[in-house]
Amino acid sequence: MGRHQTFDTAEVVRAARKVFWEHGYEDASIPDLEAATGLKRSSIYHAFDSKRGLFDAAVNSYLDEVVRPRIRPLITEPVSPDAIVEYLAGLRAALRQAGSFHAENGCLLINAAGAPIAHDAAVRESVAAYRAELHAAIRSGIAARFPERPAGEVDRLAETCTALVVATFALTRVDADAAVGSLDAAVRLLG
Amino acid sequence: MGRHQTFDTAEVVRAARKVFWEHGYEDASIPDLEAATGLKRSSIYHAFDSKRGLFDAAVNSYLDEVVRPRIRPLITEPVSPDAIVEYLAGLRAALRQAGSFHAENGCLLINAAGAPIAHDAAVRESVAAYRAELHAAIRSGIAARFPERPAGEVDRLAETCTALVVATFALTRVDADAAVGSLDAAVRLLG
DNA sequence: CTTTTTGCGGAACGGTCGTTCCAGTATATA
DNA sequence: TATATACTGGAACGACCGTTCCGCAAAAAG
Repeated sequence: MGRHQTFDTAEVVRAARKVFWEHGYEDASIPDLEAATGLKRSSIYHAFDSKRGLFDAAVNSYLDEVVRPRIRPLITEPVSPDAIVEYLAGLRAALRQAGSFHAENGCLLINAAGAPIAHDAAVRESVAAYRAELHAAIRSGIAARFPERPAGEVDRLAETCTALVVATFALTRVDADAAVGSLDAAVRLLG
Repeated sequence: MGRHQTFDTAEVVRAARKVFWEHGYEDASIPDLEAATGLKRSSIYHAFDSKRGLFDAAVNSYLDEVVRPRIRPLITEPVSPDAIVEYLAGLRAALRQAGSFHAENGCLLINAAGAPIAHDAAVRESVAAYRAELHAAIRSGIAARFPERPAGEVDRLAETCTALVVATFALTRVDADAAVGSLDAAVRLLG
């Protein structure tokens, strides 16, 4: 009974994600999203209820396809002692090539933290949860690198390292050199 | 010849600054700015040309009246060895009281870094210049605290500390505890 | 092949945005 | 006091926003 959806949801969300990532929630217009997804307004609203619904889907897609694959080596046992520095090196490489998408747009969620959409409590919680997930992964990676150090010191190192990564993302758009500098500071910390 | 301005420019900019700080550039509407400043649209446009002109004035006001007074003890000779930790403690106190303006809204310029307005090159440069000014002040404060350490080490410490402060600002809105955590990491670094 | 269900396309909606324009008015100068 | 100046108030502008609605088309089920 009835026809089936002709588009691939994951792919559409991926396209929308790119728009939100590049322009932020508020500057990503429906026409922009139509053009990127190849869908018409009515199809978007039918599938996602609202612009906000599509954004939420994009955030989940971002976590699943961008964030978690990157931090997976930090939390899946056995964690290599080099996993944390490799993670940072990977991030650095992505940011270093000027003009690349990552270098131009930083992190979807950290960008959202300072944007108007952050006045929405649910979005604030998403960003906080993202930071917590990142923090846990970094702590895991640091614990694997320094197995002999006491938990308290690992905690403090992880707190600092996470903050440095956050600063990196916060600065990518406005000052690429400073952003990489923060990342290098993190690498130095764990060298 | 001709009447004079009946309002105090600095005071109007201060009121507008608060609106931009709280809502960000794009969510600060002209009606909002009218209500906050007590001016009508025509007066605003006459005095500042555009919403963007008022924003630029607000940014300068923010630098002159908020940022620079805070970092002044870090750069005016003789710099106390405690100046840097006092700076961080002052920041911490401002962020710690929940509900306060600083705690709710973080930093005007770091917020702008992730917002749509950051696609404007001039704004990006403003934020980068702000970070550079902050960085120079922090380095000066660290140099005063550790006069015996080599310049290279002071540089690295300053880079890390600045990034931690940036992370603090980036997180204030979404995760107050994590923001304070970043600040504490900085204090620990210089303890 | 008919029926039923559902996705799709396109036009239209009300609302808000930043900006402009035009009188009217207050005041410093002559 | 007369005149010139420029600030102020209020209405109006076109553009764009996110959202809704409705008729059509497509395809699975009977």
